[in-house]
Amino acid sequence: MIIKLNLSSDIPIYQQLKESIIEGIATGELQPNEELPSVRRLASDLSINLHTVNKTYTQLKNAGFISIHRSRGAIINPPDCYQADENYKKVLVDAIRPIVAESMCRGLEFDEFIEQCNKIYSSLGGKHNES
Amino acid sequence: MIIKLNLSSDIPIYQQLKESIIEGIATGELQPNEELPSVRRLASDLSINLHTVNKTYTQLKNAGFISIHRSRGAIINPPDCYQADENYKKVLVDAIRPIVAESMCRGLEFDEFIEQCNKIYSSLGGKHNES
Amino acid sequence: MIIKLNLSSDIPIYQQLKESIIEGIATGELQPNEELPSVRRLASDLSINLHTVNKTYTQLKNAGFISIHRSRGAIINPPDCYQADENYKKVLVDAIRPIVAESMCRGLEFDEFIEQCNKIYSSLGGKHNES
Amino acid sequence: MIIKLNLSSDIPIYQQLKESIIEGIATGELQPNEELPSVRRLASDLSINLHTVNKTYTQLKNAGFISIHRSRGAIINPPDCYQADENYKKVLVDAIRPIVAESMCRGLEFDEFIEQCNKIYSSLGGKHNES
DNA sequence: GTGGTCTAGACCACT
DNA sequence: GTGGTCTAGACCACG
Repeated sequence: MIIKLNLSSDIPIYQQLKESIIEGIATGELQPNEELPSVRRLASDLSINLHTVNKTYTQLKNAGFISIHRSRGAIINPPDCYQADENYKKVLVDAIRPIVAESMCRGLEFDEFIEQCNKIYSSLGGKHNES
Repeated sequence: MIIKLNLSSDIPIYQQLKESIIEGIATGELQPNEELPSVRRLASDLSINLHTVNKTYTQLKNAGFISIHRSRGAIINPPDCYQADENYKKVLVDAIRPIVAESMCRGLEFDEFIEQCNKIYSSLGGKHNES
Repeated sequence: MIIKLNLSSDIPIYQQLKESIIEGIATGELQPNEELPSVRRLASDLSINLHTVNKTYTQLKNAGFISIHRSRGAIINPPDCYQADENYKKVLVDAIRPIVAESMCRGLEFDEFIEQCNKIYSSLGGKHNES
Repeated sequence: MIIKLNLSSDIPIYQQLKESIIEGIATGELQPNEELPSVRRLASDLSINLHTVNKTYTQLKNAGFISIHRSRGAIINPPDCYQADENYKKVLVDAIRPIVAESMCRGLEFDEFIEQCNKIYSSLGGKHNES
């Protein structure tokens, strides 16, 4: 799996990395039960510090996406470990709200907004409108 | 206009404030040509630091949402100053992408995702499905 | 508040510190809305590294015990932020179970076990049996 | 005897195993003079590393719970080898103290705490309230 | 001045 | 070899 980081972005590296891995799970590129590279290995591959990778893995663990086994490294959890619940929906809405607000403000039609979401969804391999 | 800030949130105050004002423009609560409170006034009302409000106003100015006049203070710009352009769409997609990815990961149906967006859109007063 | 750390214990420093602070909340020595020392200050006072304190604070934040305000530092949350719920009870039982098992194994009477708990409870200022 | 290990738990495997065996002694499922499986056998049955089982057995031996004979393997000791003494009580209190503190903090009534302990005690087969 | 992030290097526990 | 912990020092964002 190819991971691209923007070291000069204002988004922290550990978060970019977290998003990359979540995206990998979403696309199916990372399958449940699959092993992630060790923190040292990934850090070395990405030319970043091992602690930064460690922070990413710890947060993914806390969010339920992966398990960390001692001396086996990190493993993708099965989907039922991180199924959307009511709490997640709240978090989701809080995250989307300001984005929707700004797009309204800027005169973007709602249909166009949805269209953009749809493109992202498809590009991630969603089966939604392939029928 | 009522502005709610969460001082213990991870989201910087200046950004929460920015989002509140953008939301105000989206809902029409803040109209073009309307004056915003002075930096000092708003800072005082919200019990936050003056620099924080200043930062918000500066960013809103840079984004085209407001103009800052020496005498009249901050004024909401007319909508054509901040119409969505191609560049904004890219920014938008970058912002939504990780959110969509996570919701897919968590097994949220795309229709449900759209439904959530729709609710937000409506709650902000969007005319989309009032027909 | 006096905090004692055992640097040669096998219990990590950040956890000892976490337990000390929780104990402080339990005894009432740390009151809701009270400020904790800054990470740098506390680290310096305890002669430990600032990142170690930081880890403690972050975990206390995630557990709901404190809020971290930017540039105000850490503040004890009101009790309703960390009231025992069903999930906590499960964690609690998992934590106590092996301890109870060992004490049974060693022939400690259950009444004596309770007596020990009671002493701890009282020493922490519990109002349970002061009537 | 059925032993369940959680390989993705934060608790080291050797400790989970140790707790399982102690629990077995507590419930009477493992009787004094009974033989434990050989290190290799148990490691194989549980699909874990041989060194891990070895560490468990060594610690159990040091705690007085078992004896390790060259020929017969590991044997459960008679109860008088590991009767609670004053030193154990100190260890016990140190272990329970932070747990009690957190439960107080979270507003759990002491009676409820005892209730939980009681349930555990009963589930392990304690004779305490069977009269 | 506050916490957040990143880097770097060391030692240890676990398997 | 793996992750976990601790130390150290640096820079930045926030208010």
